[in-house]
Amino acid sequence: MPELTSCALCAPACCSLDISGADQERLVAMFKALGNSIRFEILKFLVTHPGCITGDIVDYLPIAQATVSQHLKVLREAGWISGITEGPARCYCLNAENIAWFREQIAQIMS
Amino acid sequence: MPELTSCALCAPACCSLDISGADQERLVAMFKALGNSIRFEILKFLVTHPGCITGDIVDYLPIAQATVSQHLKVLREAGWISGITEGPARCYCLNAENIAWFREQIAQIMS
DNA sequence: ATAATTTATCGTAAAAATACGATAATCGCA
DNA sequence: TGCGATTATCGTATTTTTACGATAAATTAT
Repeated sequence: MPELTSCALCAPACCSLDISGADQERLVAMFKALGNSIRFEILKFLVTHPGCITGDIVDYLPIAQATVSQHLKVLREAGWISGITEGPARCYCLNAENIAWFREQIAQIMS
Repeated sequence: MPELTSCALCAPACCSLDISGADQERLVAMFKALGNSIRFEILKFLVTHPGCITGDIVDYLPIAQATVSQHLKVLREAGWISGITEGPARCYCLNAENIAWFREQIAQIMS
């Protein structure tokens, strides 16, 4: 890495944001998953309605069941939520462990 | 809102994630901006190279200058970074204020 | 003014995300 | 077994994102 220009107004480097490889991909996937209004709305709903089933979310949102199912899959695969099968339905709640991990990672940026 | 099903395995509601309207859009835009590998890499680079100019980032990444410029615009508009004009070049650094705001918002989720 | 340097924007092609209806799959219960 | 309830998946149309080359815009130095 060659020497870089630097302007006087920027604070010097404070930290390193030490992440790469699979962890970085995982973090980017978490960012991507919540970078969508519908999915953010679903997460918000789950915060106040832990344990609700897919149908509840379908009723709450103005979009088709198939679309909700897709969005839930994205949130699940990104690690924001967990789905527990309860009979024919699926009960959702936040994935506390992964959310804590996310918070730890971004705490590295400028903190 | 009708009564909802709830499974025994989910923890009860702990918080409200109290955000909506313009703030929510702003937060989603921040998530979206970092939900891309290239942009995340740019942010990572800026953490350790505060004050570098666009050209430094172009040299560092394996993509075209026009594409880097677009990505920087997304990060700027989302509030992750600030660009200060220095002659013909543009010097970039993290936007500490907005990053702190982001951290505060996600602290509401399950904490 | 002209030229050199640096970045932004335009136009566009390709890839990915989003949304939907239709249908399949899964589970509990009669 | 067969039915109702619930969710997942498939195929597809539309929109959005991403990437590039070409070119314009802005700034400094000559």
